[in-house]
Amino acid sequence: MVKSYSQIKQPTLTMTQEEKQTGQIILEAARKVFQKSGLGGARMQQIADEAGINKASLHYYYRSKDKLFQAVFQEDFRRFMIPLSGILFRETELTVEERITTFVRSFLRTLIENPHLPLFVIHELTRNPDRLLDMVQGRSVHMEEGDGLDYGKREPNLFLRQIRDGIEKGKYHKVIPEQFVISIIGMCVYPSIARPIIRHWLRKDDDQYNEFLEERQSEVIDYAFRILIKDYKPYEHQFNEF
Amino acid sequence: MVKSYSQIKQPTLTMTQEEKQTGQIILEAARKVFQKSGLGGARMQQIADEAGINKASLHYYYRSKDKLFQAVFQEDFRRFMIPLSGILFRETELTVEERITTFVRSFLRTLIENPHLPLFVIHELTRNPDRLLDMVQGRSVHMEEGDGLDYGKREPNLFLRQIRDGIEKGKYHKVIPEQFVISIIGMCVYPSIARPIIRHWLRKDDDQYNEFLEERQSEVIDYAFRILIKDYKPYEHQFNEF
DNA sequence: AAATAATTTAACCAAATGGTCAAATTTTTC
DNA sequence: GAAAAATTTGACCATTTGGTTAAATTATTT
Repeated sequence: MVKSYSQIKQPTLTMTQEEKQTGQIILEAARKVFQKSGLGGARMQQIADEAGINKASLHYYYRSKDKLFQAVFQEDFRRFMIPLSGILFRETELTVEERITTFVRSFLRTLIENPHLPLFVIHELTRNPDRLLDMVQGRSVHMEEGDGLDYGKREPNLFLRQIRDGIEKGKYHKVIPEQFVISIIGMCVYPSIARPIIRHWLRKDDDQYNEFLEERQSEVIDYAFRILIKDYKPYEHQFNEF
Repeated sequence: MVKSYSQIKQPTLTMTQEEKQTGQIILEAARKVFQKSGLGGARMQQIADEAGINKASLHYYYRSKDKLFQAVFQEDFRRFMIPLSGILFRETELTVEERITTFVRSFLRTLIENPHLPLFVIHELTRNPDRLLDMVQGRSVHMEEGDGLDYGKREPNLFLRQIRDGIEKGKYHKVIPEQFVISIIGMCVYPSIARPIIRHWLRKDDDQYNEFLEERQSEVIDYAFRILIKDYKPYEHQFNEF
């Protein structure tokens, strides 16, 4: 017996092992195509081919192109934001220096391992800023318990407050904390986003460019400390854990 | 008498005053739509509506969507690159400090005045990196004499060499010049590219965000100097010209 | 002002796209 | 192992898309 389309038990809600696999294959294929071509440029047929299945099966697992996109985007958005919310702004006992060191390392690692991530996330977020609200508050069927995004408490944000404290105590230079934070993130993200331009300028191939990004870790940490810390002596962050 | 399509004298090659105007109107409409939706997402009908003309006229002035896109992209690419090639890398008599100060100011100004510029350029360049070659060497019918792009001489690039000299003389900290340059650019570009995310984080409206970018000018210059210069005293760049 | 060239327009067109559906096939249940 | 449920598939559809064309309109030339 064949059920009409709308009566089909939703596979995303009742995945057995095999179903989960197929759903996962589709998701990865979709990620590849969406990251390369964006929501508008991606073709359902292309995703089906990439996944090695029939186009109709895409709609069986994910009702529409947009639903499929949402599933992909939500994961990528979280992956992009985890170092931010998890290290930079979470209310843990970390010092400013530890936050910066750990953040830069883990963020640049994420970017090396996911070269298309930031441009994809930022581009789609710019195209449709409403997604931000969906991401930050909303919890979709594809997210698990505790996956809610969280920049950390706002106002007063602990990290920003730590920086202000250090400035008041004369330990740090007089920076504008928000500008300083954006600068660190920008120093990390930009070379990933502008990869083709910079690669062209420096005449590097893909592997050489990844080395350039590896080398960048300690460089950016140095820069950040030099901007912030008054009596900074280079390389001391290399003796940290991690 | 009506000429067949291919026999029509190409308007882009023989623009009278009125033609130039119409062509310009189309170009501006196309820029708006392309910047908002990208090459794939933009619709010719949407551009025609925006320009207030018939869709067929678009093809009369620019043979195809891709030709129109190229005309738009070429201009935007150049606008994006001018501060880089014109200030940072041009072989003029500027000091490192002057280059940095002037570059950051003019670059951030460009970004404030053209909010969609960098994401548009970088996104389309990532989608189709071959355009880079077209841009750098090629000279299209839409570019005028002397418009050829030029990063400046490569290897040895004067700016990089100036930094290396300063390091050798003990005047500058021991940075990797390429990484340092990318960092300055990243500190400028990132807040423009990630506008929706940062706006959301800082809870700023459009005007407030532009103020944030204005305020950023001296902040980034401070950061750059603090990273580079050993005995840097803040605010001295404010006494420069410009 | 007639002839000619340039521009604008409405009506079309072929191809591509997201999506649907009923039938066929495979897997699970009893 | 038969019945039921879940999955996969090829064929199909309505809409949208970039692009074309011939006729109508406007500018220019002589």
